[in-house]
Amino acid sequence: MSINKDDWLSTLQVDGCRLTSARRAVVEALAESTHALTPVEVFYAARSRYPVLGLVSVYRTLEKLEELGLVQRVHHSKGCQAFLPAGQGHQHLILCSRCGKAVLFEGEDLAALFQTVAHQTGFEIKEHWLQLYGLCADCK
Amino acid sequence: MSINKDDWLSTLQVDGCRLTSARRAVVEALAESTHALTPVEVFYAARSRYPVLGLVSVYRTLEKLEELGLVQRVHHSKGCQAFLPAGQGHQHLILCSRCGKAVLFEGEDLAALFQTVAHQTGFEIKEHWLQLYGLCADCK
DNA sequence: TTACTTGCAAACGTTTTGCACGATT
DNA sequence: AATCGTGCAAAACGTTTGCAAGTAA
Repeated sequence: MSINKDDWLSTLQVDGCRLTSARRAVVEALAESTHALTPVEVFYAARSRYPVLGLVSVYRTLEKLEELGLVQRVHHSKGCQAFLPAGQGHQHLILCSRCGKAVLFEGEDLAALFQTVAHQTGFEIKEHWLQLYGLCADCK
Repeated sequence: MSINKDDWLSTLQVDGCRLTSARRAVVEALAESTHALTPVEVFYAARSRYPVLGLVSVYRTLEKLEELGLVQRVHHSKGCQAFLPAGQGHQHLILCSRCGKAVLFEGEDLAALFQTVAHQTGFEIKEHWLQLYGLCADCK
């Protein structure tokens, strides 16, 4: 379940990116986190490893990581600016409303639901997005 | 399925709000829309009815309408700033990726899924959020 | 050596706040 | 008449862009 930062770094490299201190710091901060982090939170976390880091590099690295499917956005009621390491394959998120801990779970087969909805609405369904909220084992 | 703007206005009134031209214009613009609208889009739509309207009133009215559960935020990959009339009871959204049309569908029973996930993750599930994307009947 | 990447500063778009005037009740 | 709500202007915020200097390959 844990993220291997070296995998991220080599994915970046394969994509033609150079491995810089700024990128390493951002990747490490994100890959270690069990909570969704906003750009500014990533900035502070990464800055403790690499104090010269600028916020702009955080934005640019996040953009690249999202493009490569290594991080995903987490949606909250008020905004969608937080990022989390993305899982492999089709996974969904469950978030603790109290401590913010995020856990991925395997994408269940929702095909039956989709078929019903497609029939009901006339839509051809392409994508779906499911997030659960609750209390984690430690918080309940 | 259509929204009755008078219901919205009386809900506002019951909540202690005054019925002003600004609020009427915002409510009408939103209640008529089949697409999710950003604050600025609401502003332009409502301004055609009430040209003196200020953008600030749109923000303040949206905030109140969201608080009263009359509108809901729509989440897209890049942000969550668009609003749509909220449905009654437990409903989910399906959005057309091409024209943006939004349709609500009845919340299916996802209890079985939740139980599996709860068991798997140790979470106590409180809320869930499901949005589908695809092509509507007209666009496909 | 070359091209990519960086941090800084400034620009930008969105959302919020302070305030005096105006409107609703 | 008493509040509540408004529009304006300005501030605050998060994010993006232009650029010269620095760094990885």
